Amino acid sequence: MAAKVTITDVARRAGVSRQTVSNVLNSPELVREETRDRVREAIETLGYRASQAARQMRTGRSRLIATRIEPDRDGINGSVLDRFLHGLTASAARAGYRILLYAAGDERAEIDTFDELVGSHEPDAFVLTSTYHGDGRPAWLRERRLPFVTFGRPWGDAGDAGDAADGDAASGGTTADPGYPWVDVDGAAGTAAATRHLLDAGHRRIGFLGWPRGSGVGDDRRSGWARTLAAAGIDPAGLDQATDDGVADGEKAARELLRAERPITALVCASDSLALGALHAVRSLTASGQLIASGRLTAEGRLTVAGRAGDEEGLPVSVIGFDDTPVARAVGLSSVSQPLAEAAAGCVGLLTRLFDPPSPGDPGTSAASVISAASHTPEAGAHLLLQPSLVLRQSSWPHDHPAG
Amino acid sequence: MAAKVTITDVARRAGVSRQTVSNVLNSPELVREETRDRVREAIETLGYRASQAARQMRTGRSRLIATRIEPDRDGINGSVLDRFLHGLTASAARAGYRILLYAAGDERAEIDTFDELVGSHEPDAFVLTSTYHGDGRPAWLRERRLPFVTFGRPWGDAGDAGDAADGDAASGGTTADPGYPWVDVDGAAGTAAATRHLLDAGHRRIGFLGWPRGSGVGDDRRSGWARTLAAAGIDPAGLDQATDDGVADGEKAARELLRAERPITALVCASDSLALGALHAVRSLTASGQLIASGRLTAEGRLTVAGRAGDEEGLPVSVIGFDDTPVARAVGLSSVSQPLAEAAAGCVGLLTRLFDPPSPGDPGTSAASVISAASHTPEAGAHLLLQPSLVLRQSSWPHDHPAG
DNA sequence: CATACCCCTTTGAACGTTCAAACCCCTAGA
DNA sequence: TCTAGGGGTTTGAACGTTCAAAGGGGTATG
Repeated sequence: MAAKVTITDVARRAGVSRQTVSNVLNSPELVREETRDRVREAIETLGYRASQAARQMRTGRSRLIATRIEPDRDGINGSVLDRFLHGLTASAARAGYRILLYAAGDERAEIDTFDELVGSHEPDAFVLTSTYHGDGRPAWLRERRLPFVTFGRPWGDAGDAGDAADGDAASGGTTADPGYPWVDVDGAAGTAAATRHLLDAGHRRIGFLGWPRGSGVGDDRRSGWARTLAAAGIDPAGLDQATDDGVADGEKAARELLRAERPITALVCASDSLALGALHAVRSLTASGQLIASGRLTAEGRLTVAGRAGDEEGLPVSVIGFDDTPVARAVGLSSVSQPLAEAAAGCVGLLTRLFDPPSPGDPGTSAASVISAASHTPEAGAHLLLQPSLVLRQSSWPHDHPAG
Repeated sequence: MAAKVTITDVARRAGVSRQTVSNVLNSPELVREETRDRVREAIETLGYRASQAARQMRTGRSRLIATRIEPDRDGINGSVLDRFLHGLTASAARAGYRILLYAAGDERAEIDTFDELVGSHEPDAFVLTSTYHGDGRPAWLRERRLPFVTFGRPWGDAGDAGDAADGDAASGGTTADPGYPWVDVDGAAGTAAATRHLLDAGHRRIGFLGWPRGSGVGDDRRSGWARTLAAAGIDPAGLDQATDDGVADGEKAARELLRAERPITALVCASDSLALGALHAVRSLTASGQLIASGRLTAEGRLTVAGRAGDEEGLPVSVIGFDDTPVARAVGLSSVSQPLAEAAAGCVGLLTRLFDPPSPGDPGTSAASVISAASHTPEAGAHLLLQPSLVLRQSSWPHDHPAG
């Protein structure tokens, strides 16, 4: 077994001192070019790699970023965070960091884990996912001056300084500087785009299937729909339903909307789970004759159902989900897609910016260029709000296209 | 901020030397009880945690386990590894280890990453997922004496010693000791259970939808189906199809089987993606009148389609998938479920067994008890073959039950 | 000719832990 | 009384790196 190659081995081989080797690695500009090349060659031939442990002892930096892996709740939407995690791992590696995982059931357990990790593995930063209203994690970390970013806006967390007005549903979320960097996807913009698409297709009575008020993410998504309808001169009142996030819940709530006094002809949903339930509801009502089928169910499970019985418009009922999960792809459900890889790159970018002084003359890697678009609020609270995109599939096609 | 608490601080406070504190942590039996209590109290009040970096420097052990996070390929089956990863994180934490993530596109990139990690963060072990035929990773690691487990059997990898006979399809995989520990789920047992269930429901012409020969996992799953049919006196020839793993691929292949000369009435599939495609095929053929519908499509998307037109049996066409992914849950697809949390615990158990001598007098934690069931081949090649379970849903109900 | 300064390089110390060995005190046996 | 041994504790060194400071040689400056 080849014994570990140390910096001293490299130094001896290159005929220089330890420190010079160290400088070649960390501050190459201090070393004469000729020496540098000699050292580099020695590093190469010996296969030297700096020991993280030793480096960490001296510098106090571990090049580790800790984040939580979530259990896959209902399963359908869980894949969103998995994709984010993959992006995070890749982006971090590019910046010279590794991802350290932990699991925690609730906020208390997570904070206990913070405490333990900070003392033992000493990650350089944390990435918090799934921020929520009243989130106590940012405050805990900030009190201890531990660097972190959140993927998810500060929805007025426990340590929030500026208590943004709560009824501000149409604004797209809090804008007050929370004192820490965050990255998020503009959910309202996503539902707005979905709603606009349906309006363009001729729909007027466009419903919204979401979660109970109070969840930041859910309210944000609802607001995009409401604002877009209102802008088109349509009163959104009575066109939405709030329920828990599950396929069965979504189906039940969708039925309500489809059988309401003012029935809907299209539905924007806060998640793919809800949207899948909505598809089932549409299918079921069609089968039982309460909706008129304008065509058959195709191989792809495409919907070609046309409005409620007696409905004068005759448009197919369209459904649009959120998150563009594998399920959506599989069943042909249109959905709002989050740029998760970019979000992950943004998180890493904001973090490295905290570590290394943001020298303005830098060339800028791809991650850095994402970041350069970040809002330049006071450094601590730099943030990034990314735009989602609408992926159209059969569930929102305006006409009965033959299967490709 | 509170400066880091070191072992020396604790020692001073407890009135002992550094080494005694170290002993309390690592070899408490060496320390007199009274002293031990005093030290423990000091640790508690000061909130001391041993620095991993310093410890690693001295002992050479990082308490890190590295594993790869995979991109979510077609997306549907990706969630399996995510669930495994979650279990791994939890089990590792219980054993005092953390998971270090890396991403790698192909085998070459992964081995490069091994090389880099071994030099820098120095993980104590690797967990390899998705083993495949000709896998070069185990050999690389073994040559360097780096501890690892694979989740997935050795399907005759590049460094395999005993070249197990290849046509041994009914045996459930290679049994030769590859010289390293592994954990896997008995896929053949899963498809066998699925097939048996369908036989019990009265089906005779049970098809199999799988992947092209040569993939260890795929062949294993096919073998369970074939062996069970054969045992029931049914010749499996001509009842199976092989295709790539995708919803569209599955649909196409399922159509072939449903319209074959000897048509099938039930289908066991190697994945949920394929099964979903099969469901679409059944639905589509029904809609176009090529299969007789014995009822309507219910809200849950339940299949109540009854055999091919003119078929004398009249049983509903049943479909069973593999992996019990979120999609299966969502669309009511019966599926074979892998015990992923146990598999993860098994991996951690086998690894810690490599590190710490397997003293036979240990009480045994839950992970250890899983491990105690591991086959006691020569230590190096200990392994664990777990049994999956069959989750029944609407897609394989023998009769037309009313929706709950 | 002394001083200053710059560029490049080296030296000694320190990070916090555990290993290996020594030490101290006590009891038992010769 | 001396030696041996054992339980419990301490001491010095080492792991591999980087920081802080010093060193050495050259050229410019007074």
